[in-house]
Amino acid sequence: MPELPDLIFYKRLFDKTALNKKIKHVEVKAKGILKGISGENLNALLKGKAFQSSAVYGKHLFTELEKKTGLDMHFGMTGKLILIGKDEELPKSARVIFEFDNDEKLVFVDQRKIGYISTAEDLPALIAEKKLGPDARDVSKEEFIKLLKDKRASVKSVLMDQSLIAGIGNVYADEILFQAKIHPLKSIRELGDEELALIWDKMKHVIDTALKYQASRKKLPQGFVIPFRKKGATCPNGNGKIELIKVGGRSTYFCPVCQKQ
DNA sequence: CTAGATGTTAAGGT
DNA sequence: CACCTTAACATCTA
Repeated sequence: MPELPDLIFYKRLFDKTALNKKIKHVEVKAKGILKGISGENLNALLKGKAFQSSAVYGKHLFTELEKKTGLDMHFGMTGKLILIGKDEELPKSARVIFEFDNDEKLVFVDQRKIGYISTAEDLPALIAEKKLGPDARDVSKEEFIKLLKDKRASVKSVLMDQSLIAGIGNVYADEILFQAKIHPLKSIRELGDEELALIWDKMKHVIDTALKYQASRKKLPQGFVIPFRKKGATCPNGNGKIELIKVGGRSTYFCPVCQKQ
């Protein structure tokens, strides 16, 4: 479930498992996951070395091997990292396996194979290449308003546009708009600065809370709509029935009573 | 069996 | 020209 808050937890697992640990071997189960590098070359590049640092930017996890050399991991729709110990069975849909000298394995799992791993020089190069806007955790309220102000697409599409703000995906975009009580189809043109400021506030709150709750989408506190992501559920405020529509081609859950068109 | 699922991007349209 | 929308990608599950 990889949006920004989920990435933070992948980073924590990565740091605990991989940082400064000597790499024994890299096994690639699905070539399609690698972009711009072959399995042999990836293994040759990493073998005997250790990752020095890592960083989350939007939905990317950049892992630095040495100066000007690192990996860009993107988790697509179903990607995740899983740690397994020696002799433990590989999880289903294991695509790339990083094995360390201590026999622990960090596994890139991705059922749908939409995620990828490629090489990247450093974080600035990655941001430039992928044309990413500021990370949702760092963008100031003023910058946020300035970036979105003169768009005309629906608020939800704009929030999910990684070149404007990096890190917000389909699920958290719905949550932010639910908490801001704004209909997902509203055009940015219909929103004033105060409403954009409110969206920024809610964006911060949603990300902070998701992190506090370990990005678990089941155990979020009262008032969150994510656990009610199904048609016909009663909205957490008790106001209406959750509806399902398409916005920008993506499934969008919202409460027609709380979020008036 | 068919539809749909958390993301990105190329291609087509306004 | 800048912006917006849609379809396709690969695989599994409800």
